[in-house]
Order: sequence, then C-alpha cells, then structure tokens
Amino acid sequence: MYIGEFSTLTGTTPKTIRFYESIGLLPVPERKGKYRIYDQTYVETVKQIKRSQDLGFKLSELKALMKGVNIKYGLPANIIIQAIQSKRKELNAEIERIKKTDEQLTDLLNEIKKSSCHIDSVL
Amino acid sequence: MYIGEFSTLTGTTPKTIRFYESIGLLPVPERKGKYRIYDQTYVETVKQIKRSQDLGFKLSELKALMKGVNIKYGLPANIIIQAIQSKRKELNAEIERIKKTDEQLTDLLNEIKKSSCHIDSVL
DNA sequence: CGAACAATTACGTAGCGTAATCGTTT
DNA sequence: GAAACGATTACGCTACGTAATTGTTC
Repeated sequence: MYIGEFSTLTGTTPKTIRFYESIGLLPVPERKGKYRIYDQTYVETVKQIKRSQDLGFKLSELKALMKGVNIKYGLPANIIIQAIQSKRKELNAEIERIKKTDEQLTDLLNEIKKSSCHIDSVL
Repeated sequence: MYIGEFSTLTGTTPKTIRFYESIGLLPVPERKGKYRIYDQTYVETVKQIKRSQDLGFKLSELKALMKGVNIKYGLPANIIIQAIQSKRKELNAEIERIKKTDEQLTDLLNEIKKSSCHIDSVL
C-alpha cells in the first residue's frame, strides 16, 4: 500500500509518517517507482507511538527508548515500567508548577481587587 | 544607553530585546549611528512582560492585551482582572488534563506489572 | 588603534499543519 | 489522457539561545 492508506490505518497523516521517517523513528521504506510502499509491519508500531505521545512521551524520548530494540516487537517490560515511572514524576512536577502559578495569579487578583483605584501595572 | 545595559536592567538579554522589538512588543528605538539607544522609559515595561510570562501569559497574548494601550502606563485594572481569570481557567484545565494522563499511566503500570511475562508493546 | 560591544543572518528547538508546485500511478 | 494520489520544498508556530561574521563606538 501507499502512504495514504498506511497513514489512515495508523490514525495519522502522510505528513506524520514522512516526519517519523525523517527523524529516524520509522525505517526508510522501499519504493515502487517514486512512491513509498508499506505493508502491515509497522502499523501497530505507529499506533503505539501515537498512544505514547498521548501519555506525554516526546518523540525524542521514544527514539531513545527504542534505540537498539527491534521496534517490531515493542519494548521490554522493564524499560517501559521505568519510563512510565519517570514520566509520572515529570507530570506531577508539572502539576506543582502550575499550581504555584495559579496561586500567584490568585494573590495578584486579590491585590488588584483591593486597590483597583490606581492604574499601576501589575502584570 | 545601549542595548546591553538596557537588557541587563530589565533582566533580559540583547537578543530578547531585539526579539520583542521584532514582534512589535516594544517600539522601534532611535539609534545613535547604528546602535539602538534606550533610556529608562521601557525598563519597567520589559520587567512586566517577563513577570507576565512567568504567570503563563504568551507574548502574543500580551500583545493582544496591550493593543491600543499606552504601555508606558500599564494596563487598566479591569483588563488585567479578566486576563487573570481566563488564564486561571486555562491553568486548571491543564492540570486536569495532566491528572488524567497520570491516571492512565498508573493504570498502564499496573497492567504491565500484573502481566509482565509477555513482551507485547503496551506503550 | 584596540577592546568591548552591537548588528545582522541563519540555524536549532517540537511536531507536524498548510500550502504550493510538480511529478506519478492507474 | 485525466483523476487521484504522492513527492518535495518551504514557511508557520513559541521564544528566544547560540554561533558566526562583520561592523561600530569610544
């Protein structure tokens, strides 16, 4: 099949597939003339990439994780477990940061409401 | 003063100042020969921009907020209040998104730990 | 004249989307 | 030959950092 059908099967777009190829996340496929051709081989791989992204993994992180592994067979469990744990830490740190910012905004809001007579810049 | 001193006073870098100018966030300054010259006028303005960024505002949002206002005198209180409130909503929505992702990661982790015998890709 | 600083240009970052133009397959 | 699809190139977004090269001011 060509790139259009392949990208549809994987829930992506041709642009995405070419992009993954360009950064080395997918192997360079063979061509029939000038057109890239695909079979079922990497359909699941691409789907997994998408799911991993939704879970907060960056493509560069996925590349690092997949280095040296045959992506046809997915990643070994211990690597996945470690990746998930470290990603969870990042997410929770991010939540803390946002909460602090939110608190600052709240404080600022209260200050402004108290003294909204003068037009000093507060932001 | 030249751009180096000005950027130091504002807690930024020359690159940042030129960038703000390039996107219309700061006015085009006069020049002494080829060098941009500054006085105290926008020092506080730039500091405010930095603070606003730390609070989660994008430069494009600041540009929009400052449109039509004389930035020397800062923004009127009602505009600031509205901006803060809408930014707080965004931040809290973001927190919810991250929490959901974190839950998914937790679920995934448990699944893997239960059945870590097979090496199927789960990410 | 030399040291210190400034200007400009361009590439890099993350992950593709959106054209735009042109070639290919069937 | 035409419709449908693919390829390539480049710009856009966020906010500058990091060179690299070449003036310029004092």
